[in-house]
Amino acid sequence: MVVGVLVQLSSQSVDKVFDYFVPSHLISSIKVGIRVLVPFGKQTLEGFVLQIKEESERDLKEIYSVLDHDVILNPELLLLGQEIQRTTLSTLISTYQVMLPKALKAKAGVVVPKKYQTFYQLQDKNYMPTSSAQKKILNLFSAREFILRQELLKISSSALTTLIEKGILGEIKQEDYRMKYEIKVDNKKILTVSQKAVVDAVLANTKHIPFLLFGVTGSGKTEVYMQIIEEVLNRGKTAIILVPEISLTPQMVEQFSNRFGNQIAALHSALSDGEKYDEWRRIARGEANIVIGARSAIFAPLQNIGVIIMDEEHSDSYKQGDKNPRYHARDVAIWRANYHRCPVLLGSATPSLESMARAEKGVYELLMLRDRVNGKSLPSVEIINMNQEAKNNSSHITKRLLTEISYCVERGEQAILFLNRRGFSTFVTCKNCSETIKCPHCDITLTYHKSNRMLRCHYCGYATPLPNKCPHCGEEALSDLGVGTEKIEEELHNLLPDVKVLRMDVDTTSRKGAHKKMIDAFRNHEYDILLGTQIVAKGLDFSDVTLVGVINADTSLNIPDFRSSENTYSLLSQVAGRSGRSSKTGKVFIQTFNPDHYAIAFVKHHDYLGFYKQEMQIRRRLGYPPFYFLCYLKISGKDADYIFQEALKIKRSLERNLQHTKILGPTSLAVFKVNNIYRYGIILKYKKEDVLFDILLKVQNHYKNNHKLKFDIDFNPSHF
DNA sequence: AGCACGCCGACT
DNA sequence: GTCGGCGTGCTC
Repeated sequence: MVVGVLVQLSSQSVDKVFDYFVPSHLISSIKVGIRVLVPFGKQTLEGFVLQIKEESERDLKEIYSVLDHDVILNPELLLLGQEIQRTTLSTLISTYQVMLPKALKAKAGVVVPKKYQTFYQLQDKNYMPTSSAQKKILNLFSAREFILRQELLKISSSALTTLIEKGILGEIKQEDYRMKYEIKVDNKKILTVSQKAVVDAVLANTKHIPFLLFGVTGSGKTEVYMQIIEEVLNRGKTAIILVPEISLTPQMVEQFSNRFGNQIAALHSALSDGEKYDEWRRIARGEANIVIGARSAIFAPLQNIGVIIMDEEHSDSYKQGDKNPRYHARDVAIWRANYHRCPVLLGSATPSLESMARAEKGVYELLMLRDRVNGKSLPSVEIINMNQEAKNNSSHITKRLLTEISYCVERGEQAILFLNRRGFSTFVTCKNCSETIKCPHCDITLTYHKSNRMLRCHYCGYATPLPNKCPHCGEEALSDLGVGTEKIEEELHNLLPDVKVLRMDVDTTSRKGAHKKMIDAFRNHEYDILLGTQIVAKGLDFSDVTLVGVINADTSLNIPDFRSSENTYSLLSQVAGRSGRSSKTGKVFIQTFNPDHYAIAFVKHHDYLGFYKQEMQIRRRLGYPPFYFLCYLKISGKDADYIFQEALKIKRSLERNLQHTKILGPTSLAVFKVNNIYRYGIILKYKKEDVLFDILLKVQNHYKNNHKLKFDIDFNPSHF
């Protein structure tokens, strides 16, 4: 017997199938999709069995051993890996590695020792107990098949020993999955008419195309998800639900756990490698029917999937951009749904422009939830113009916002204050007119490079020295922006000494369980104000919060990225949605230096569609997605001159071979030098370019054995 | 990724 | 004359 093995080395040059003989004593253990240990040159490597053949003409080495009893990569995942390789031009091995928990990857070190627990199972159902203790023990088995040893010991250890010796009870060593999801009292909610319509449409899935659920904040999307999943389980199928960052949405996991208990498997980043592996095993064995997790949970080895749900579908965390394979979980979701012939539901209060455009074209089916479940209208939004305020007030909190906060607290209600940290002080603003300096070619905010006091465009490479005065108004005070939560907390303390502020950010929530504790404390009114960054923007649901204040709406607007308006609109809408979620009406205050910017103005009226239309016009005019595709090429290495010369060669070669593509760059990255590695980027813009993949494959192939240069390809990058 | 092989410069 | 730099190519 001969097997084709893909070795676990993430290098372009060995990303192919190598053949090995299987020694006769291992033949019975070989299956496609398991891992084996093989000799490879002088090294010993782990690899995946991809093929089984009868024989080979070549003289082959033998595999050393078989590492798995059960299949690790099932036929679906094997096929999916090939698809991802084809569409992202990454190595095949990287696609398989991204699907698996770390504990199954080579070089993860020793596989985490696992805890076992001993269970017993009734072997002889006709046995008549000879003592009352035995009877008690056997009675337990009428309700359940497996009983934990400790439980039986409590009744009588001697009776247990007798039953085991007689062969009445059989021992089962079972992996201890730390049964931590308990079904709690869960009040399943009655759906509104529009929620019911969404559930029915998804379950019917008549058109077999992805659904885009556009539902305002507070419209009860989670309940819709849960009832769809409930019905999918009734039909004997399984479900995946993806959330952007599971640590930011602990309430979602809690709700699922309360309703579905041990049927769920949660894959969070807070789990240890061993715990992640446990969860993965439960899924693979069919012991969990619902998988909830972030991006990579889309690869959960579930069988018979009945629905795939992607919450907050606009989130850029669904795109892996930093390493191969640079895949988008949305594409994988659609592929898997197609494979299982099941519906995909993409949900958001602020859908990505790409998705809404697809819905408009009929590529996705649009479903809407226009109203909040509490029957209240969305909170009123007031824009506070910081330009007028800043002159006579050095504080970061305007008088207007301060007054409203104190009213709110006096009424015994609570407030959330949001500090926007995205794009922290990499751009330059005028203190007088608050304009940022933009690239004359790209309409993108220039990035400030402290080292040489230059302003540089990420996209086209345009560079200019930092001007002495503002090009718009002539003012000489140009500054970078930036405040931290500590500073705001201090200001609040000085201005409102009696008000209790809970600061929540990466520093204060890093300890395990700290996050949940803080949320509980705030819910119990131990604090009046919750102050934080991204972490307070999403998913939180507090019934007594009636005020949301955004300290600085502008920072995310000034990020040098064509998506900065979209991200800002989305972020502000999300934050605003934290207010007035129960019976009390909510208010939102947004402090900004750009009160007239459309991304902010449309938030005021909760007008997503208005924002969408305007942003689409801009994207069309500037040639950005969804009108054009982008592809980002990264060329990196230690020798800056060499890297740049090669980057130029690549550009020229692309220019010769691509007829319908705009090529920008090469330009040095914002962080040009990292660990002494220099990096250049080339951006491709195209609508249709049939030869693109072939040409890029040729470039990739040309450099695959080059140890001085790394060539990375990122299709549809989420940012540069 | 490692490792060997091979071709050049600069030393006990 | 050898030692060692790293560029190139291979691993079933």
